[in-house]
Amino acid sequence: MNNNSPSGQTYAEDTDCNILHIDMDAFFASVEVRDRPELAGKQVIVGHTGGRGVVVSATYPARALGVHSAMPMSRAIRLAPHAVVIEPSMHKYAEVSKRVMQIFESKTPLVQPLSIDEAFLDVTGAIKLLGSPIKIAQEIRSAVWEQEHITCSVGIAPTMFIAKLATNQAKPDGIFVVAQDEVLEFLHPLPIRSMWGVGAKTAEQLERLGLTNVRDIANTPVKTLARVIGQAHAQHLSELAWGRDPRSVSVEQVDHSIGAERTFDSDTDDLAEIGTHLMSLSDTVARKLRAGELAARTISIKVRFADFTTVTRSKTLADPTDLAQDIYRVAQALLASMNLQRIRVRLVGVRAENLVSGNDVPLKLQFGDREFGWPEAERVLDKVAAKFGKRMLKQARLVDPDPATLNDSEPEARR
DNA sequence: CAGAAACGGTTATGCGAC
DNA sequence: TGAAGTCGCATAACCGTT
Repeated sequence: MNNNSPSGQTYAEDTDCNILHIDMDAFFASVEVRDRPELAGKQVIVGHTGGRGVVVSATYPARALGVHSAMPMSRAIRLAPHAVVIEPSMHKYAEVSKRVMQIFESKTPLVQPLSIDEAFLDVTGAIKLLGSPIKIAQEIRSAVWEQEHITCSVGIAPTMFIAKLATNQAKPDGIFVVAQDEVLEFLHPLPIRSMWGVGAKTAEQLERLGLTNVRDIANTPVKTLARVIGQAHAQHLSELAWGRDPRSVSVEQVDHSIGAERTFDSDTDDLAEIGTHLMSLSDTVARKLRAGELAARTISIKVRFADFTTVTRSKTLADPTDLAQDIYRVAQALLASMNLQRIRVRLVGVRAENLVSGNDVPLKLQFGDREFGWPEAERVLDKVAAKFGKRMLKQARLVDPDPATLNDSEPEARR
């Protein structure tokens, strides 16, 4: 399937396979192992310990014991009692990610990051200059290894969806090519769960129709699919099942929402405590908005109860805002509108939606406003935070009055 | 003028991905 | 049997306007 001719000249089908999907292998765990070489080959689990966290990443030796991402840490540790457990350092992973993406961009400008550890590349235009997609992929893998000492895998195919699936076959530390004329024989035997957009719920619906693999979806009329999963979803899945993928690699990435949420160490029904979290989350969201020069017209909150049911409430404002004050006010009002009474809550979140470019935000100075109000105050705070670290600055309400807890000097230590 | 229908915005919910 | 944190997309109900 994936050969170069001995001369280095590429087979014809290469020209049909110009989409690369690149995925770091066990990304967070690999970065940690890189930084602590004595862990090489060991079971390593990255995730929040201390109660209610989940596995964020695990090395292959840990996975061999059944550990996988999103698994409760408690269970993971039971499965792998000898594993080394490491707290995530998102900042570090983001740095590594940025450098890896730069490697991609040194090959082609058509890079579409999909998450912190994967990206699609369209190398159509780069082939003349750099050689076949396989060659480009190998060079990227070499560069990532040499610069960052982590491995990645590459799927190469005619479309994004197939390239993404191909990466699964490539893992770990490999390349897998699916040529145009191999797409259906590659795709059709796969289980329906491997399709984009088919999770637990959709899979259950499809199984009720007796469908188990992608071929079954392809051979089912769209109308039949639509009855159980809706028209749009059905149409989309049917196309994908025939290897047709209308999407193309697009560089521009616009945020549609920005949020922050928090699971409590233990469930609470204390509205004041929940309110304090809302304020802290509002502040986080406002900072992110301003960092991206964005403002939001819609604020939503999310509340997850002890039994794991989740509700959201949202409100759209007359004017977009990027201020914690505004966000918090709305969030608090939304919370109040839910009339929670002695209901155990395990998580709250604040989210900014309907984002507009910060330049479009109308300046709202009304009669009686002082020249310098909250907007200026928060922007000054941004600058101070940039200089001294954001843990140095909080709303007065968020300052813990107990001096014994003021000693955590490391900015990122506690989360 | 009453009512139908189309329409766009809002809100809530659900699902899915990493 | 314990379930994070962030995000995008789809749908449906409802609402006010046209």
